[in-house]
Formats: sequence, C-alpha cells, structure tokens
Amino acid sequence: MARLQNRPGQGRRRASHSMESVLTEAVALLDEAGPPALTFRALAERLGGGVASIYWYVANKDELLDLATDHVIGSVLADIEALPGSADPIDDLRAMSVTLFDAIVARPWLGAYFMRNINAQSNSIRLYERLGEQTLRLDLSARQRFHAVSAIIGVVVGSAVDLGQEPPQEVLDGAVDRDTYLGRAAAAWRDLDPAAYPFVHEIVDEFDGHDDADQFRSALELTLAGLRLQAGARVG
Amino acid sequence: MARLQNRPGQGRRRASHSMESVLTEAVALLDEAGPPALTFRALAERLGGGVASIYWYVANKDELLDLATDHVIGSVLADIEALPGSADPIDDLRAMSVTLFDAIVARPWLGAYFMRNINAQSNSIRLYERLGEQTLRLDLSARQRFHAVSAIIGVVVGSAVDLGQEPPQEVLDGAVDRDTYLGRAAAAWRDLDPAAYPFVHEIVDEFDGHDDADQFRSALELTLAGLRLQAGARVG
DNA sequence: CACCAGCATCGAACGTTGTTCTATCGTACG
DNA sequence: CGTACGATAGAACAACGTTCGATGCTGGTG
Repeated sequence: MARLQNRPGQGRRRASHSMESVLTEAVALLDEAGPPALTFRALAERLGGGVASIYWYVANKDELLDLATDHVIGSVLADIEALPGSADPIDDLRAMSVTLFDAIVARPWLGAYFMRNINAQSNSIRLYERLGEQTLRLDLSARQRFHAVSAIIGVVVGSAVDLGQEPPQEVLDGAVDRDTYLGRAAAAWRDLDPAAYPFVHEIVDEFDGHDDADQFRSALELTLAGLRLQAGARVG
Repeated sequence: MARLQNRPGQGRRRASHSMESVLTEAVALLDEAGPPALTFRALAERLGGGVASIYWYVANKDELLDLATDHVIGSVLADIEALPGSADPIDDLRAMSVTLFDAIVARPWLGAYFMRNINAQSNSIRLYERLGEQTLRLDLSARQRFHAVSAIIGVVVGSAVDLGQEPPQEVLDGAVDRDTYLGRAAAAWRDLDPAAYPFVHEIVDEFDGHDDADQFRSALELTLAGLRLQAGARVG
C-alpha cells in the first residue's frame, strides 16, 4: 500500500500543537456542546492533527479534563484576585463565592469537575487558599476555618451541580428552552395530590420560572449567616 | 449454521427477568465496583440473559441509572419516614439530612446521580416533600421555604460529591487506602511555601486524617443556624 | 555538508461500550 | 390446535479511549 502524502511541497502539513492550544480547544469543545463533545477525535480534528498526538501532552482523558478544568479555574482565580476587597471578611467571602458561581453558570460542565481538582491542581489550590485567607480574619479555630471553607465550596458546587445537570439533552439541543422545560416539570408537580404533597404545592409557583442565581444566593446567605454567628459567638 | 441450543430438556434455559431483579442487580454492580462496573453486558451476565433483553425494561442507560438511583432512594425514604420526629422542625431537618448523607456515604455513586432525579422520579420527589414539610412548621415565606430545602440538599450533595469523587482509582483498587491517600495530599500541601499559602498551612493538620462526616455536619450546622435565624427574625 | 538522536506527530488497529435489528421462544387465549 | 403478543436473545454497528509502530522534523556534532 503506497503512501500518498509526504510529497515535499504539496503534502498535508503536519500539525504543531502546544499544551496551551490543546487545553484551549478542549475548553472550547466543552463550552460549545458539553462533556460528550470532548472526544479525542473531535479535539484532534480541531487541532488539525492526529488523534494519538494528544497523548504526548496528556496521559489520558482524566488528565485532560483535570488540566482543562484547572485552565479555566486560572481565569476565575484572576477574577477573584482582582476583587476590591472590603473591611468585612464575610462580604469578601460572598463576593468570591458569587464570582466562582457565575463562572460555573457560564460553564455548566465546570461544576462536575471542579471539586476533584482542589487537592491536586495548582490554580484550584490557590483559589482554595484565597477563600481560606478570609477566614483567617475571623475569630475561629483552625478546624472551624477548614470546615467553613469546605461548607462554602459545598454550597457553590451543590448549587452548581443542581443547575448543571438539569438539561436532559433536549435543552442543549435547543429543541426546548430552559423555561418551558422547568414549566413542564412544574406542571407535573401540580398534578400531584395536594393532600399528599402539601409542600410541593406550596412552592411550585416559586419553582416555576425560578432564578438559579437567587437560589444560590439564598443558600449562600444561610451559610454565611451561620458563619457570622459562629465567629461572633467566639468573641462574646 | 445450525442452532445448538433449543433442545427440549437439555438446552440452555431462557432467562426470565423482572424490573425488580434488573434494578437490584444494577445496584449490586454499582455497589461492588462503582459506575464503571455497570455495563449492559455485565448486567446481562449477572441476570443470566442476553444484553438486548435489558432494553425491554429500560429505554437506555440514563433511564437505568435514574431508576436504579430512585430504587435505593426508596429505602432511604423509608428510613427517613421511620424517624421519630421531634418538637423542633430544624432538629428533624438535621436528622433527615444526616440519614440521607449516611446513605450516600454507604453508596458513593449515589451522590452523583441523586440530584437529577429530584424533579422526575417518584421516591425522590417524596423525599423532597418530606424535607419541605418540616419547613412548613417554620415561619417562612414560600420562597424562603423553597430556598431552604434547596440549600439543605445542596449542602448534602455538595459534601457527598466531595467525598464521592475522591478515590482516584488506586483507592478503589485497594492498592492505597484512603488515609494514606489523604496523607499524601497533605504532604504535598505542607511542601507549599508557607508565606504564599498561610491558610493551607493553618488547616493542613485538620485536613490530614479528617472525618468526612464531621465536615458535613459542620456545613449542615452553618446552614441550619442561618435558617433558624431567618425563621426567628420573622416572628420578632 | 552529512548524519544522527530524540522530540513530536500520525494512521491504523484493538478492545469495550451503548444501542439497534431481526429472529425466535413460550404461554395464554380463541 | 393455532395465533397473537409479551419477552428473550445473538449478532452487528458506530463511537469511544487507548496503544503500537512507523515516520517526519530539527538542532547540534563530526
């Protein structure tokens, strides 16, 4: 079987990548169509190269996801470090959390992969550090500080996972938009027996057309209120 | 090509399943070796039947996961409904949350699939209802109740996702146990520059050998404290 | 200038997965 | 006895992650 390419001036160019370009295109694929769209073949085509070449930069798909996640966490970290800062550490914690949450809203796939990076990848650790430094300004024990940061990240990720897993494929395809999808679920809830499901009927109007950001902010405020109480209780 | 089976008294028996057995075996596979172990072929072999037969019971793998999740949520729901109940709705919320968390600790795969079922599957909706009914005993607006339940579930799932995603394969293989894995991460943290990472150094001893249950309980207490404050503030 | 080492790239192949197609079995009912 | 239908199953397909072996390119050395 004769090789057809490899003619000097005419043949197909070899692609030349870089770690940067690999991660950038990987993120682009994730942004455009979610995790299922990130395949080695799709990524290779986007880079104009072969499938196996990607393995020179990453050991496997898990590492690719880890690095891609940390790549965008880097820009989130830059946003967080650019925040003005205030006299109240809890206000700063809120601002940082909202920044992180907004980033996950913009990139729903981020929520699922963010947490497993915190212990390992550099930008994620720095983000963890920045959150934690605010707790150093509060009168807490080391254990309380550790738990406080875990709680805040838990709230962010918990809310993010909630909204990140919602689209059941038809929303992503654009066939059904998010509001009508939520409305459909709300309609099913309204069909439930009001006697057996008093709470669901109580809040179905709130659920219908609710804003995820409001939901997150409320959860965050509960945790921050508890934290402020905990810090205050220690002083007096 | 002659068919070899189908001899009357001797041939290989046809398998006869049921929705129950399919879900039970699917859960068993998930319990034994996690999500990667749940394949249609492995499930079919366990059921003693063919691969395609499973598709008579479920439309696709997503539905299989949804139903398997709701299947075990059913037993969690039974545990929750068997709880004694108290005069304080927040105490009841805590007891329910801990029950749910314990179930996810016992089945780490549950955390990843639990949330996307809440809007659709029957047992998950009932669980949502039971949590929500406790908020009906608090002096809150409908919106506050909706957000409170979302916040609590967010805390549970956020903590659960944290501990559910930790094992990076070597822990599951049994090659490395969880404590030495955490210790390894802690050692890496200790190598960081103390001047650049003051918070990480402050809490690394807490992180090393920490108990996930403590971490969850602390996060839950913060949210419940905030909730109690919110309910109390409305009365006076 | 020729040559070589090693970095970087690539096509092709392998094994496994979810899913579908089509054929078949077995039983309850007329 | 036969027929319709609930239920089962083997084989095949496309897509995926991953590996293998071979090849191109480039900078330094003789």
